[in-house]
Amino acid sequence: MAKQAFRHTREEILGLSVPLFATVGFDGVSMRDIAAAVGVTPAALYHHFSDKAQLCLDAVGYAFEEKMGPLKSLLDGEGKPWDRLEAFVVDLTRMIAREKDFRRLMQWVLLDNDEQRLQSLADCVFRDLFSALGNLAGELVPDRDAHLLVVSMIGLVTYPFETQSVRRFLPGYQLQHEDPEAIAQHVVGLLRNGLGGTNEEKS
Amino acid sequence: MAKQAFRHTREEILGLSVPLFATVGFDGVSMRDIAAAVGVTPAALYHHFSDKAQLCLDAVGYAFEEKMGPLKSLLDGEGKPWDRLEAFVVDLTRMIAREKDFRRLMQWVLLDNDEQRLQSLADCVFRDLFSALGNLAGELVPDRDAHLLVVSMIGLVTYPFETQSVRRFLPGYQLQHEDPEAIAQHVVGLLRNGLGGTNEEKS
DNA sequence: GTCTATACCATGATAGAC
DNA sequence: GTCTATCATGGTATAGAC
Repeated sequence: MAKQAFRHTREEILGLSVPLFATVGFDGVSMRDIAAAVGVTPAALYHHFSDKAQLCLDAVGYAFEEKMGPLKSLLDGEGKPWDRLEAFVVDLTRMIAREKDFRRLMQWVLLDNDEQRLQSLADCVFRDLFSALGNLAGELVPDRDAHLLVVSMIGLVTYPFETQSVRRFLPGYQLQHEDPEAIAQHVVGLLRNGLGGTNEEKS
Repeated sequence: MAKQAFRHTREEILGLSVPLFATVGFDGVSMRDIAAAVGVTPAALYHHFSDKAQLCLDAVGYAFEEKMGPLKSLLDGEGKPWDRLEAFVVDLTRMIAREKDFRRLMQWVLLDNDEQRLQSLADCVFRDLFSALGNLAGELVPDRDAHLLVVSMIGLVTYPFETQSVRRFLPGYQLQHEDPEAIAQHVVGLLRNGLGGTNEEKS
């Protein structure tokens, strides 16, 4: 079956491209690099993708679909708002810690300058999760800005990992600062009570 | 005076390189681009810098020195810990909002893979500010992890700007979400009381 | 301190055989 | 669907005159 073989090779290319784009970025990867990783010649890549930009875009979409999908369901579920928030924070933290390539890919995306690409990524990839988290924030604290709250939540989880490469050399760094469980607990504590309180149960 | 002319041209090159590296990154900028921006030929650049990597490194250091310097003094000053924290958050937010090139340069740096460069940046650039902020966090809440607290503070301020390019297309976005004063106030509120409280004075 | 000129190499992409 | 062969372009960097 020609179609099967096509799909197989195409997805194989995407899967092998993701770590390359994640580590050195779009300009850091050459079509030759990708071809070598897949085990074909550069010319073969152009049978599956019109050009390098399209290949990269598809690779980003592929990675997002794969990693972000499972997280959506957590937010719409049953249970008390605080419990759902905590469960989400824990799961997001674990995912970000596990999928290092995915996280770096997100960092590269945020540095992109192309308006159209950013718009389509916002629509196709981020919108659903962002909305769901915004609704949860609205339930928890109706009197505050849901948009800013969502940014703060995701930032609190993501930023420790984004800055890990430099923080390793900064004072007070310990191994537990890479531990997703410790980070999630820290974030939940901060969201519950700010700097003042401890991490006790609350309503 | 030859030395004067030298210093002038060298710093002129650095100052003009910063926005280029900030917008398209190391691999996105060519020596031809930089030369064109400065108004010289590529060959002239090699009189001031040994190679492209060194030019970029010096440009990053130049930008950091220029923007981060003024912030350090805020933290060691007099006054109640909470007041100093609030003043720092407000000033950091304003600076990040103002110096877009600097912020993007920081994002590129975090994606670097070179251990040595990261180490030297940590030592020469981030260490002082990070330590001072850690001390302040230790004063405020002695029973919690100062390192993680510092990361959370800087992340809460920085992340809204890092994600702005995509957030523009996400639900609930308003113009005030780019306003440094609004962001600073939001961050301070979150640090004081978490999600639950309002932004009232506290000790 | 900057220029002209150039060496040398890596890149993205294509044509056409198989 | 993949290969070989190839092209045009643009990249870093250097040599040597001024």
